[in-house]
Amino acid sequence: MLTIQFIRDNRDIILERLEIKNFKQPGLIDTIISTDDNRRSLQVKTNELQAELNRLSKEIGMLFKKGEKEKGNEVREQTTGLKKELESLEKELQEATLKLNELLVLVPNIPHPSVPPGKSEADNRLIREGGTMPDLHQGALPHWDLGDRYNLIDFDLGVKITGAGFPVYRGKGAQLQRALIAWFLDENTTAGYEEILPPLLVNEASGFGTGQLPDKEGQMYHVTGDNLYLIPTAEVPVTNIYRDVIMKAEELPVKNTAYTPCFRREAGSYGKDVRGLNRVHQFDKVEIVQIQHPENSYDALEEMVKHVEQLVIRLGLPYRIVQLCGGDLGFTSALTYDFEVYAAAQKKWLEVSSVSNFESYQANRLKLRFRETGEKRPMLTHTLNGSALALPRILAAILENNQTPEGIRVPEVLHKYMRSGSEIIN
RNA sequence: GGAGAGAUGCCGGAGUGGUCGAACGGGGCGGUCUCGAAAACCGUUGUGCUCUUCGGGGCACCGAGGGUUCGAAUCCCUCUCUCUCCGCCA
Repeated sequence: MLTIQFIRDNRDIILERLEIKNFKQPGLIDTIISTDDNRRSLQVKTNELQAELNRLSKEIGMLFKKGEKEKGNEVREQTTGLKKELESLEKELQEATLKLNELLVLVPNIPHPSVPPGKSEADNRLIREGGTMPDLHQGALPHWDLGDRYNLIDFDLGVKITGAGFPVYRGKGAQLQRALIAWFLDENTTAGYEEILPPLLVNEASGFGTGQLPDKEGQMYHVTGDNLYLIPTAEVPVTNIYRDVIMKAEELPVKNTAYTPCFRREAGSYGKDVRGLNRVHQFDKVEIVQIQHPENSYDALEEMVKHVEQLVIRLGLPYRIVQLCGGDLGFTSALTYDFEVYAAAQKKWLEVSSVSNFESYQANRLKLRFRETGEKRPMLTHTLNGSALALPRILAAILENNQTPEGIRVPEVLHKYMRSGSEIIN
């Protein structure tokens, strides 16, 4: 969330910038400011009263120590009225603070100046594209049929043991999956990211820290018995490592990568795009996360984009990078680049990575700060993350694009992770 | 799952009703000494909110939330977590 100080200092700019995100609620911003005004005046009154009460209490202590009981009791009587007053003030203050926080989380992050206006993905800006479109043979199949034919992915079995959207990978399909994970992790590590293997279940505080709670609660699987949530992305446990942390400036940047399965309920998203691996409830993803000095976060974003681009290129997939327009940009993001790869049999662009700079929006929620050497006050860091990469759609594109009448060619970079003889799936 | 112990600052650890934001030790930072370093010595060392004449002042925070009290790190209640032993278990 944005800091209250920032909102107070930049009311007009924020309103103007948020229009890009199609967010037009001047009323909300003004309510926030007046709520804060109220909170502040209550704070002052409460503090004054507390100071007075503290003073009297000390006096009572002294008087009793000196043996002046009567005088002590006299002063004690003065406190009763003050206490009552203080009690109601404290309650008001608490309510105002609570209300302020509820309102603050309703304000989205302000978009970067480069974000194009727009309502939907149709207005996203194409940054660049690469790779070559495959020329498929007659009778080429979409990946769900290929998965079936070569016994790689069994969707029906997943329905049997869990439900729709929980595919079972088997044989060379499972191997390919494992190869992709290993290769992504190795590449990310080579690029300087520390590998993390985090828990797949997180508590409420972590859900709140990265913004899934309270607003996107319905998107996560909730383990009610222990009040834990299955992670929708590794971003949640990994970023929460740094919740309530104050780092030294020289410890920045932090670069982490993590493979995890991801669990998403995807409530309400049924339709034509959900076929096969295009949208599932459980999938594997390798994530990259950076915690950066504010001055360097946009350089880091570019670096992350280049890194992800290399992965896609080396897998030999046709791809394009788009910058999300205001309307498509996530609530917490300032700038997001999406990577899409082309799945040639179903003739569709599939989103496989989303690389974002959250600036200090997420850090403020997390209370993730750093201190410049010699500085007294800690400052919020910037946080960034991206997929590098999400597996199912990559797998779908590989299967579809690399199919030949003789079988499916496994990209060369994955060969060393496959059992020998598995370079071609037939 | 059963029994017990505990949760204090960057770390260790004291503190069981009043001047305790917190002894002492370690670490960090600054300084003296030194060609430099070590040692020794001196100083300093949390976060948030808030007011400010920008010197500084006030308030809150000792796992979390309530309560008792003029006054709570300290007493009471609830919750969470950690550790030890037993049981179970990959």
